[in-house]
Amino acid sequence: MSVRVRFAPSPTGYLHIGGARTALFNWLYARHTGGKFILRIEDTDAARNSHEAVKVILDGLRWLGLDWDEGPITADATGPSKGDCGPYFQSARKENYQRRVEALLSRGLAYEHEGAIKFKMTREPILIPDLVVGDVVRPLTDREELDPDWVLVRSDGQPVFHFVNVVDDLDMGITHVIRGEDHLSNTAKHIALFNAFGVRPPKYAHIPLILNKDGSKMSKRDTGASLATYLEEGYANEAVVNYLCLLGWSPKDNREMLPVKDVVELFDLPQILRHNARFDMDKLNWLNGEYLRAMAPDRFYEMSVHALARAGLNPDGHPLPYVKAALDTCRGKFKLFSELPAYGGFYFREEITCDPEAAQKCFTPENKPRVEKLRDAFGKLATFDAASLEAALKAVAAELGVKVGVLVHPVRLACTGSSSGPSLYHLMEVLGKDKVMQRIGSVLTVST
RNA sequence: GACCCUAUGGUCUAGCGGUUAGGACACCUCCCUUUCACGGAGGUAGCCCGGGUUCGAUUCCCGGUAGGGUCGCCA
Repeated sequence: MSVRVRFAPSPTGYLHIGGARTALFNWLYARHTGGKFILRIEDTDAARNSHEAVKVILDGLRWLGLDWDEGPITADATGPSKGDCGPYFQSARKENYQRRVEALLSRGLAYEHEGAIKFKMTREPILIPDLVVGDVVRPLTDREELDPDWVLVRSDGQPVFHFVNVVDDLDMGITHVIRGEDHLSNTAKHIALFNAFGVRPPKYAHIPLILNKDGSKMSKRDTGASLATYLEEGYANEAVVNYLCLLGWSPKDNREMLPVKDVVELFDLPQILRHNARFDMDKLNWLNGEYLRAMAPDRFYEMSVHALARAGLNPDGHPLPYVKAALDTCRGKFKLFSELPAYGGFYFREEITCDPEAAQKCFTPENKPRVEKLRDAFGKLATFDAASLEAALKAVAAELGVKVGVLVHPVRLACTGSSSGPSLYHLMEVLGKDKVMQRIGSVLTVST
């Protein structure tokens, strides 16, 4: 039987990083086995159902590159979809639930209670065979002993999650349920329901959860919990995917950076780790830096420009060759695009504000004449390129009998406003003679 | 309270009945260097605890502890 897996998020308005990984693992398994990856929107709760909230999910999955074989095409619950098992919004599947309730009712497996419909739950412990965790026996808890039956349909007519989830998986022919371990205990309910419908339950694979760095549960408000953060802050999507793959799964060959197509090839359920993983932003950032370094130039420019614009700078107001040359000097020097405005923003600003502390160290009465001398030397340069600038600076340093750093630091600060940045000689070449002379000049006139 | 899952450096992990317990991030030192980053060399740091089984347990079993999860007319 061909594999059919699904990702069934509830449109809450954001896509949790853990949910994103669940989607990824489902997708990886589908692609590994040649099966189908289905997207189903669990919008039973009307309060959580909004076009915008669904869009967040679709955008997130698309950004990660997790294409679905069946499911909605747009965020509109009544809009078009692909696949033969639709609708793919629970809000549009009411008849199915109704039909299933009646089937249980007519066979005495469910009953009405105070206006709600409850399921006659098995009293016996239930065996949950799990591809990740192994066989799990789940007896009733003490509270459940008091009343093992549970609500299928609320008194207001709304079916509950555990019920619709099972009915949809059944109607959609889902073969493997890959989901967060938080559902492991509840799986007993689901298996009992499948049994009541007289069908074999799907295979289960409960994957460990993603925790905060401190080991606490990662919830909505925690840093990095929302996938949208990475999208907005200009992470490379393949870095995020790569990092997520490494959380609870390993290629076992010490590779850290590996393309998703390799993961598709190697991925399988039994090798998923059984313990929760903590989210390590440092490692994600490192990986992002690696991908950023390997990124095709045009994409690098595009993402850089986006990051600069987001920080209020206007790179598009400069000639394209200038922008590209400027960005080339920044390439490989930072891990996150969000660092770029601080790193290379001086290329696109008219006014440079120097760090006061650094300025005090650099623009001393002793240094000023030296910098002035250097400026004069720069002024006489016929060609204002990195090699000439370097030669000129070194010549002046030699003449003054000082180390190059004595000149480099003040000039860097004057040109960029910062004590760290791209290669000084290259940066000055890109900036051009006018701006360099002007920026050096302006720090010389300011008293310190 | 009951039940379920889990346990290798700070973090992600590889591994195994006998290994100098491997890699990566982070951190520290040094080198390279105009700064930063990269790169190179080195370093600190780990098998949760207690019982078994065994000639021998990090590895297998049991217990404890700790962390996580579930027990809703939330999803």
